[in-house]
Amino acid sequence: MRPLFHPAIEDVRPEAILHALADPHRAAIFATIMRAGCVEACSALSVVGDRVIPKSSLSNHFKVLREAGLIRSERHGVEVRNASRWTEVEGRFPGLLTGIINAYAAAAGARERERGPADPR
Amino acid sequence: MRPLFHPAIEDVRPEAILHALADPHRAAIFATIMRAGCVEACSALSVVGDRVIPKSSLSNHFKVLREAGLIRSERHGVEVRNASRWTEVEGRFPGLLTGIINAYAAAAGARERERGPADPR
DNA sequence: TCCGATAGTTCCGAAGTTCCGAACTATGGG
DNA sequence: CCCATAGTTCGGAACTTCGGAACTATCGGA
Repeated sequence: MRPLFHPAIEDVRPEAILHALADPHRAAIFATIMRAGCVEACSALSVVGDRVIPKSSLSNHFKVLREAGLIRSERHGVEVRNASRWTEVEGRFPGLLTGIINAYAAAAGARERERGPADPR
Repeated sequence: MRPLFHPAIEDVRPEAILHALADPHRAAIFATIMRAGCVEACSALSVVGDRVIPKSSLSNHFKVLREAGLIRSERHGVEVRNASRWTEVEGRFPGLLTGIINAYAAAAGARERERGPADPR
């Protein structure tokens, strides 16, 4: 299998990043990769929120994130490990990812607050 | 014609904003509305970059921006005036719009620099 | 070496979205 | 009342996304 394609940081385009993160599933996946010490196998993420994502869709989500320049994926034996390219992207587009991740967090917080603070999600 | 629909600021979802601004045309339109003292008629924007956008597409772009909560449009006689909802959105999702607009500006700057600094675009 | 299990990728059809020309609607002026 | 202007809606072609089934790569064990 050929090595997975990753754009150089100077070829990363804002519209690709916004498009990648405009999907809440992908945004959740990306947030998880970041939080999880920056390495995460694909299969560990097959449940996002309360929804099971089929393998083929997941694979595609990772491809979109990868080609947008947001993550770096490499094969380790039978599994693929994903690291976020946060610092690179932050260096090129300061404040972009922070703003996006915070926005999703704020929206999730607001949703939780209005449907009862005991919601375990 | 019924009044144009605008979401309340607390109903604005980050994915809608990202989706709206993931299109470089729409991002350019939004950036222009902001720079232009926050009011701009639709037709003033029929040329974005070096590309002429058909009326129907433009109308649709405005609708997407409006329903994402990014602009407020109101009829003034025969024309529609558009104001950016920057401060509202900034209050709800701090840093989001700034990060996005800066990212596009950075990308445009880089493109210009590499194809010759005399590029008038 | 061969086999089975595991982890992902590719393929492809159905469903959904976007684009844009043409027809339509609303408003103001003469 | 009619025309011009500014936008919206309609509809079909082109593109994108989703997800099941089939495929591929790698590891561990016999």
